[in-house]
Amino acid sequence: MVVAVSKSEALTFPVDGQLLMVLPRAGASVGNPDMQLPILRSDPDGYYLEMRVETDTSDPSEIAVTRRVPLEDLSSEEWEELKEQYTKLDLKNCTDQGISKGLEKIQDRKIQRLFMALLTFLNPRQVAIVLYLYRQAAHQGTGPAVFFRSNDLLESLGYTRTKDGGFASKLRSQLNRDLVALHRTELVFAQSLRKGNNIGAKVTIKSILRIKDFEIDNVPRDFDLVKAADYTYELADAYTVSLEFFDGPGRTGDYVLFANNVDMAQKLGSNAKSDYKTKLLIYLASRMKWDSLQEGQYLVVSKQYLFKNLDLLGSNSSRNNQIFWRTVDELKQEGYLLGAQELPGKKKISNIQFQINPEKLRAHQ
DNA sequence: AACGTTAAGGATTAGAGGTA
DNA sequence: TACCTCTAATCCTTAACGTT
Repeated sequence: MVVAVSKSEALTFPVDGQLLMVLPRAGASVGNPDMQLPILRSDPDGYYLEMRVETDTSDPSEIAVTRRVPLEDLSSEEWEELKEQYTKLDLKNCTDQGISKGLEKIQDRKIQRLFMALLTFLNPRQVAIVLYLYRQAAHQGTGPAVFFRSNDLLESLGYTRTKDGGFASKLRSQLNRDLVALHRTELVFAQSLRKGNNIGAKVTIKSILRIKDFEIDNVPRDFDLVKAADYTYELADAYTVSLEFFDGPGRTGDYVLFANNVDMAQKLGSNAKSDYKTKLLIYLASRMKWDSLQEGQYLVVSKQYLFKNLDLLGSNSSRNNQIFWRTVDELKQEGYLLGAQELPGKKKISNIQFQINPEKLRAHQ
């Protein structure tokens, strides 16, 4: 057996450190107690639909992040219409009966999709897409620019092909909506992420990615990226995107290495939000940028923050525990974790100590 | 209080079929 | 051929209930 020293390097790909630091907060769900109501805002710059995740001051990693969609080229009639439809958004129904129930009174497809995109932003399926793009970036070696074919991405997400070799229009449509959401949703946060920096000194506004170009195979169709996301079920056959958060070896070195064989497959019949494995993996990677590992491999995180970031917010603690430890087992089986145990804490505040496998997940800087 | 069972319903996907 | 709709199947969560 030939074992090169750099073997593990070749089996991993880097994901930007700053992105990972904000990712769990930027993707907080509607059930998260820090999540504020979505608001419509009219600024001198223009119109925005936005949602703010308020800071939780008891831990430095629980930063405030606003996600917002700039609404371009709105006429004043369209603005009034949007405000009218906004009053029909039933957020309580969203949390109690599901997001589609809370949105069912909104008739206009574009406005319904707009709210849906905001409320479910950065769910585990979109996170899987982001991981795929960073892996492609490492593979292609062309910096932040990534080219990919839509069907290759759908294949990696684990969807099955139809008889004629394509993918169902619903899946194709969902992918274009996800890509456009990652493109046009801006993240706004204070850039006090690096330890030791001035607090709140600088505000960063960035999208996760920007779509630079797309391709249509064979017969040129009349494809409009935004119209497809807002109204139809279309998807371009290939895209070129630019990753707006991008760092890696050869740059400043602020990144986390993920195993190339990271599982991005979506499970049949499973709701994207119940993909706890992806949520825990990303949260651990995020905490590896916030905290440094003890003895090079141990990470200690309070159970309270783990549960909040996994969206285990129900009152049934027995069930929450069951799901948490089941998820830990899944990450153990895939080799990301070498171990995990509950540390007895003071006054019911318990911590979980994770032993991270550096072959599969490793932070730099 | 912790745990298992059950039923109802939401979210998602597979597959078939319709339309232009 | 690409786009779109509909239905059935699948998996998950919640809530109610009973047992330990």
